[in-house]
Amino acid sequence: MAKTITITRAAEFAIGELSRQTGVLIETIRYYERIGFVPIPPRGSNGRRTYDAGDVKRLRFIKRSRDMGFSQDEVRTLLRLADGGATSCGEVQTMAEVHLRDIRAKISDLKKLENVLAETVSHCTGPGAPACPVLDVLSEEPKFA
Amino acid sequence: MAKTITITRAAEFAIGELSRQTGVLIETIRYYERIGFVPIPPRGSNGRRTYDAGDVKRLRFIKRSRDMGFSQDEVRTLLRLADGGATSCGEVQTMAEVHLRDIRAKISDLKKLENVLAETVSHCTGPGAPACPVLDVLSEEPKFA
DNA sequence: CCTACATCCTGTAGTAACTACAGGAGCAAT
DNA sequence: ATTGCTCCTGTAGTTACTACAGGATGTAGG
Repeated sequence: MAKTITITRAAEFAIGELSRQTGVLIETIRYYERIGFVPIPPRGSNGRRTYDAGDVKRLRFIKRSRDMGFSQDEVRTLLRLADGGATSCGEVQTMAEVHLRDIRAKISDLKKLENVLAETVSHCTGPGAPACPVLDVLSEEPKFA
Repeated sequence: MAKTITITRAAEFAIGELSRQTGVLIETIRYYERIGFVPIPPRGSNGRRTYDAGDVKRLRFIKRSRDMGFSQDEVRTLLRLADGGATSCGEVQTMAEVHLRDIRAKISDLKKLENVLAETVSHCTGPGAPACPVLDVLSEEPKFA
C-alpha cells in the first residue's frame, strides 16, 4: 500500500525568490498572473505560490522585453511567437523593426524638444530678471509641431 | 425704467470653439476644469459653458507646456508663476533646466535601446530563418542596464 | 514553547493624463 | 417637424503598474 508522501522537488521556491531572481517586484508578478502574462502557479500546502526555473526564464523574457520598450501587447505576441518556435522569425523581425522605428521617432521628437527648450533657457539672464524667456515662449504661438 | 436686455459680448463662445482655437479636445477641457486647471466658466442661459479670449490664452499656455513635456504638476507651477509676474524668473529657469536634463536623460536611454535593437535586428536573415536573433536576445542575460 | 520578524495571502484603490462612451437635451436649418 | 450638430452629466476604460490594509503563516532566537 502506497504511503502519501510529500515530494519537494529541489528547484521550487516562493514568489520572493522569483522576484529576486528576475528583478520583478512581487506585486508585479501577481499582477502579471492576474492579466494572464504568466501561468497560474501551483500552490504549496500552505497556500503559497510555488515556482521553478521555467518561471524564472519566462519572467526574465518578459522583463527584458519590457526593458526593451515593448508594450504589454507586443510582449504577449512575442511570448506566443517564442512558444511557437522559430518558424515565425519573420514576424518577430517585423515587430522589432516597427518598434525600432517608433523609438527613432520618439528620439527625434525629444531632440526637437531639447533644442527648443535649450534655446529658450539660454536666453535666461538669471533670477530677478525683468522678463522671463521661458514663460514668453509658452505664451507665444507654437514654434514646433 | 431699465429694460432687461441680454448683453451678448462679442467675444464669447462655446466649448467647441475653444477646442478649435486651442487644439485641446472638448473632453479634455472639461477634464481640466474638473481638476482645477482652468477656471470654472460662466454658463449661458441654456446652461452651456461660455468662454472668451482669456480662456483661449490660458488653455494655449497649458497646451504648449504639455507639448513641451511638462507634467501637470509642473504646468500648475508654471501657471502660478506666470500669474505672479516675472519676479519668479529664476524659479522658472530652474524648472526648465531640470526638465531639460530629464529630456536629455530620456534621449540617452532611448539611444541605448536603439543601438541594442538595431544591432539585434541586423542579424535577422529574413522570414523562415532557422533561428531568431531577436528572440535569442530576449532569452539571454540582459546586456544593458 | 514563546516571541519577533519576515514573508506570504487577498482585495482594493491609487497613479498620470487623459479618452470614450451612454443617455439625454437644446438649437439651427430645412 | 424632423434631421443633425453641439452641448450636458456622469461613469468607466486605458497603460502598466504600485501601494496599501488587514490578516495568516513560516522561521529563527532565546
